[in-house]
Amino acid sequence: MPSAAAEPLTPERILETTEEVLRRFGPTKATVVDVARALGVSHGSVYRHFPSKAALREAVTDRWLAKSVVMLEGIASAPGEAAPSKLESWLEALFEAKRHKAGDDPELFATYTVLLAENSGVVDTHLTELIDQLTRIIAEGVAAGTLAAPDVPAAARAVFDATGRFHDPQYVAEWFSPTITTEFEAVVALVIRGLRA
Amino acid sequence: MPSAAAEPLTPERILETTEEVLRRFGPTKATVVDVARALGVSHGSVYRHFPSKAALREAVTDRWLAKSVVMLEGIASAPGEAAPSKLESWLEALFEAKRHKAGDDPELFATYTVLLAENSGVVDTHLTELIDQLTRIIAEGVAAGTLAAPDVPAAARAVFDATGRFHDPQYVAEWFSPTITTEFEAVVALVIRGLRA
DNA sequence: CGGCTGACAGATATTGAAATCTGTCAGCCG
DNA sequence: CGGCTGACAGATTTCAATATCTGTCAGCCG
Repeated sequence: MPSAAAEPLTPERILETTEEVLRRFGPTKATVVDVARALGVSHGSVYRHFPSKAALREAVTDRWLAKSVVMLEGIASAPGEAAPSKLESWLEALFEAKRHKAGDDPELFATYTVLLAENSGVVDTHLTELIDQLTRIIAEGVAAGTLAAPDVPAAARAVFDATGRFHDPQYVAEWFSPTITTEFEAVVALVIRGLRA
Repeated sequence: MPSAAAEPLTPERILETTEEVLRRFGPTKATVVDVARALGVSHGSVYRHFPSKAALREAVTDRWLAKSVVMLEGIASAPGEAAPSKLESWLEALFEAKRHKAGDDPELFATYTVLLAENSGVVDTHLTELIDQLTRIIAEGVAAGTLAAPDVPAAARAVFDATGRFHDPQYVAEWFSPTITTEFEAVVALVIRGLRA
């Protein structure tokens, strides 16, 4: 057994190491035993902090998704930008973030795509958070008289659904087509026009 | 060998039998040998009409997709319906057709979903045909002054992309959620509002 | 005492040998 | 003669034996 590190074994440290192991071995080969080995502990110790491999992977997934939510929250709650323009910025930031992640490290992105498919509950929560941000932006626009929507949450959901091709990881392959930007802009323009007062 | 049928071996007959074999065995188990056996010929004879298994499966896929195109063409080219309403009818028919196919025989639908993933070229052609129909509907509306779009083909493409969740087979699982109809209507309303003159 | 270990049972994944399939073609049969 | 057959080589799939992994827990060690 490798010389024990003095650091205590915390959920946080396990999560970091799990990310690292997933990055190195991919979603199918990464095992709890690998994580334990990388931490220099027995795999039984990992089970002291997470009840199952599934729970561990779920926690990693949640952590990863949380980063985008925070970034987008910055745009959603920034004062001073009018709602229509803010809506466009938000959608562009969402697409740009996804595309960047996928382009920078395709293998890691593929790994997380697998994790996402495994953890539909976590994904649902995440999507709800994003749609909440959209709801707030649209509500702002309705209050200011620049946007119109009979049912604001439904409109937010519709905007999210309509732009799915540009944020749903199932479409990664299309995000690097030469025409994708034009297509994205056309959908965003259509959607914003549909929402204008 | 089974008693030879008098009927000549035609590409058409091979295609029908291939569909039948795919229906019975599914996309992973169906083999060229199975098709030949069902036809009462040797598998070498099948290769006389189709150069490869891939070409055979591609032809079956093409045939299947062609059916929807014909049905939707009926709506697209029907006279007497104003463009905004026709656009809505067309999108509803597309969604309804897909949902029906998927609900009636989920296994067969899953089989064709695999075939679709294998034959992206055929799918691309099919999508182009559908977007052409949309282009014609929108052009009609622009000519009549009921719709507005600076670039009609781009708008057609945007409408198709925006409604992807309701026709892309990757989303089958969601087509039977209790809220899907509401969500579909919200997206269609948003899109049509975005196109109105 | 309390966190950690490591052996264990059952579940899952890997491996390599055997079976089947794809695609070709020389020759048969009507 | 011309469409069809069936044997064949190489590629792919299947299957069962083997190895590894997951999750538990009695007991060790600091």
